[in-house]
Amino acid sequence: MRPISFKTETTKGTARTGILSTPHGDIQTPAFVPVGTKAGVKGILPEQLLSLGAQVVLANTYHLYLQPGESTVKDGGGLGNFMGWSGPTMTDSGGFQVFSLGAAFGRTITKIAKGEEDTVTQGVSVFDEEVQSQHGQLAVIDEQGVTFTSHLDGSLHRFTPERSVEIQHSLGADMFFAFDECTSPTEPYAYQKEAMERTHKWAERSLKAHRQNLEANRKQGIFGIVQGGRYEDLRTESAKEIASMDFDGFGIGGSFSKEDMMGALQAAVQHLPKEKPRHFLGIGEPGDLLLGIAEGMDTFDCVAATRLGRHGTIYTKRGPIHLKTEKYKSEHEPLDTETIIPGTEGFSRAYVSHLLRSGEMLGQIIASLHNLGFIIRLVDEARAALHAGNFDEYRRDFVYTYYGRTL
RNA sequence: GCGUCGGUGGCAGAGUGGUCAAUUGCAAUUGGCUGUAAACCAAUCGGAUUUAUCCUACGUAGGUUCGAAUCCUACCCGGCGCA
Repeated sequence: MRPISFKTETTKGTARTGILSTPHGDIQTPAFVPVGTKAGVKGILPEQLLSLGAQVVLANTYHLYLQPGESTVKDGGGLGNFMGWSGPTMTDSGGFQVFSLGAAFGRTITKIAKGEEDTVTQGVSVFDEEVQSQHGQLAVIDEQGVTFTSHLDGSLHRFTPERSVEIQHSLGADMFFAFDECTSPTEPYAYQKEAMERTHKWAERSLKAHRQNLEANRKQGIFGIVQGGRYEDLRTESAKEIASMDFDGFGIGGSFSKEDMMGALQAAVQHLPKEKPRHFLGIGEPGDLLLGIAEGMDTFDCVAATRLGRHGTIYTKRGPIHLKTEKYKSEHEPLDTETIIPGTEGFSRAYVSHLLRSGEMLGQIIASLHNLGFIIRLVDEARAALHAGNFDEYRRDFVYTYYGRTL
């Protein structure tokens, strides 16, 4: 008996609802997963997560390995216990940091490409200070793994698939991801292919490392990650390859341009087994969440809600607004008239704008709370609409009101 | 009253004859943020503009100089000291 199981409830085309069962409880899917990178969702208490409707939280291997160290988390009773969250948990493998500390280091690129693109220096196999300064990166990739310079103190570290899995065993989340390489969307086809093949080898090694640990196998499920950048043929190939391995669930990771997201998603999802959960890594934006749900994804994690909130932008049914902007200094109306989030009742735009402008952390907390609540509710409503059989209308109406455009 | 130090763009505070419309920080204005090196980052920040330039500006008024925020004189204002 595996610790992770998934049962489909309703389907509508490729979209579906289901129940993802974990040792720490069931997750109604589709579900949004708040990100608590360092074992804490920035600005939000576990009890608040609960009141917002969060069902599961995701933390990060790279960060917790560096600080406080995985043994501290393990000694603290594992990720959930350590952070005071009794529900299900996930950890990311550190594969995203291969990108964010590698190709993206010191640049303005993100995992979602838009507009003009430049070609980025590829990873190199030898690591030393000279290489680092030459390439301006904190992470350098080779076939066996990734060598990192800690962003905290400059010390040198190395992740291999086996090491990532070992750390994730110590962290003890219910679900964790195989070590992968998240590529930059600006990489050309040849590099996307090369990285994808490397990710496949790492997936196999991650899976093997996990299955060898019988105790961890009883408690934790491992998800394999599909890569392939924006290219549909690579996405198809990657999905087939990863699906052929005995993972407990799947993640779709990596990069694409906004326009290619749907194609990449479709190319991958159709080759993933229906009876296993699918996680869309690092997504997302309201419209992208609804797209992912429509294409059959079950869970999503994204830092945008809390980061945008901290930086002063809040979601509203009629699109995002930046509260630090002059006009909101005097708007004495609710954050979003159409979406009142538990814990933020009674706070006006003008009030939160003032808190944000004056550097009061309460402003960031309220905005984060609102955004997280907004996104969780969005996914919850989408789930309800799937159950009710009117998801297409729900999506269409939301997109029309939020973006002012049709699908 | 005498002496002394000082008055610079919204604020703080550099500059002490040309490379100064004036370093820097804060504030302000506007962008950005999708598996969090992110309570962060970027641009703008005297006026006009054909963005080359032109005008107005470093307490006020004069002066020296080819050229002054920078030197000189007077005045106004402020800190400190002595009366």
